[in-house]
Amino acid sequence: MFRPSRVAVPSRPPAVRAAAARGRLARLTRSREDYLKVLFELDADTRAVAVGVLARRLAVSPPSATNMLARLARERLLTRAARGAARLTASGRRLAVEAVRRHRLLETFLVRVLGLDWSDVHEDAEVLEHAVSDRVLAALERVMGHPGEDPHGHPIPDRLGRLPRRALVPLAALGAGERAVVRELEDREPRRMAHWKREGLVPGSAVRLLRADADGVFAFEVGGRRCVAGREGIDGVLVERRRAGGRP
Amino acid sequence: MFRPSRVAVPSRPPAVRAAAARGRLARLTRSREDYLKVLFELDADTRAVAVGVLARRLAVSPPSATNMLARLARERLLTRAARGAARLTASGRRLAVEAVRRHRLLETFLVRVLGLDWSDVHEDAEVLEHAVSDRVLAALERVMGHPGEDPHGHPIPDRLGRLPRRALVPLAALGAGERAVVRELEDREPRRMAHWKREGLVPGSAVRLLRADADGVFAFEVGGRRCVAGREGIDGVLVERRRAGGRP
DNA sequence: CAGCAAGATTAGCGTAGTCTAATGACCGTC
DNA sequence: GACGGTCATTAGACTACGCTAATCTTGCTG
Repeated sequence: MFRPSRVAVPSRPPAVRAAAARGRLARLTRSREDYLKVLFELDADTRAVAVGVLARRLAVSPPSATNMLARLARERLLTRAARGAARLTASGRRLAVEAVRRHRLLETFLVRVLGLDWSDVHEDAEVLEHAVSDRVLAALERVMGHPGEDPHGHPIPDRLGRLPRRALVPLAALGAGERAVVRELEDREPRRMAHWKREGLVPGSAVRLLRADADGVFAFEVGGRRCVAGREGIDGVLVERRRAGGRP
Repeated sequence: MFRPSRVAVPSRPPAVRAAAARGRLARLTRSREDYLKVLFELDADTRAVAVGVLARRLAVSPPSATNMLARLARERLLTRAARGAARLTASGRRLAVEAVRRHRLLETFLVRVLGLDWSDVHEDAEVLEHAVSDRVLAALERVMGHPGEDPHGHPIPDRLGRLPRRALVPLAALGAGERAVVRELEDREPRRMAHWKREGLVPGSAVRLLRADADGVFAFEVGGRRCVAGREGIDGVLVERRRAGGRP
């Protein structure tokens, strides 16, 4: 016999439950937010993302990803395409952009206000982004003067989820001799970031690709200094192309 | 047959697991921290606290509290006394004080740096305290110049867990005509706090108890103004006694 | 000292999220 | 057109919490 007395009560910490009941912090669980955010970063709003790709990125087993994708699909935050691949719906994208916004504002805060190192704030922001309320986020944004970019050059979406579209390409996609300006750096690996920082590969600096070997070794010039790196080493550096020196 | 291949893996979000694996954020789960913190606030390091008291304070059912207390006892963070009452061990107290420290530093930050309202920061701090790493906490403390008290007058433990001992009494414990200075205000109820603020009942202000009825109605003077309140209304206001005007 | 009421615990579930092992589905290749 | 490998999913467990209902313990009170 079915007993409706045994009510389904979500198992969240009392403080969180209390806050949610009062209307504040009515947000997704942290795992859901993580999945959506990563999907957005993998452009799942424009093309379907495979289960395995998502699982690897989230450091989660494929069955876990399948499981969570099924839930998110049930909640209409994404749709499943061929081979289980996921594509964000409009509301999924909206929530994902909110998560990205929180993450980038927090990274900016950690660097600009708390003075933490540029190359090592991702992880702290990753945890904090699930804990800041809208009120705290608004206050953070206010004290920083509504920044438009995070410390790694990523644009920060506004409160309506609007995000400037930029025409950026990977550094490795430049042709030999081509000039460009560094705009965004992938921020998940502190060691690589610290390396980039030492080489002067930071948002705003001018680069010129000198040579691209077939075996994936790249030589380039940044701030007058010559650097060499493998494809792995510069993966995640996005640049804005510069017109080849002057008009013809 | 027992299969050791099926390892017990704690179910925490990947970001948290990753951080913990790297040595950072090697902290208790948020529920554990909440229990310890509340136990500390209820003086469970000096006297045993009953299960029901704890459960009510945490807004949790008695069985849930029993359950968690059993775990914490297994982990040597507390011991059980008669009738299931809990008493913190040295390591339990240490962790509790760390949690209190984080909470109070965050409240101070929310008020002093982010400019949020004094009477309504408890809840945000409650959530954030589980998300700040030691690194972020140290940075927060640094930018604020190592504050000694939170906005409600509670002393902030230092990094070694040291906490100044103060001889404070509840406002309601004063005798008629006795003078005192407000030192600490219980911060869990925003509405009551806002009320106190309007009445000028803030840390540092001078009070004088005028009359204490047997039925629990108190009349007192604060900053020259006369106020009347029930026992409930001033529960949680701790004051420091003042020598009765001049020497005899 | 018997009985009752309060308070603590046991028993049994529920949800969120994770995992491994085994199985199923697709796709390109020969 | 069968076949092998890659990828996804199902099956089954496990942890961390939370809850209700029922039971056990205790201490007080008449």
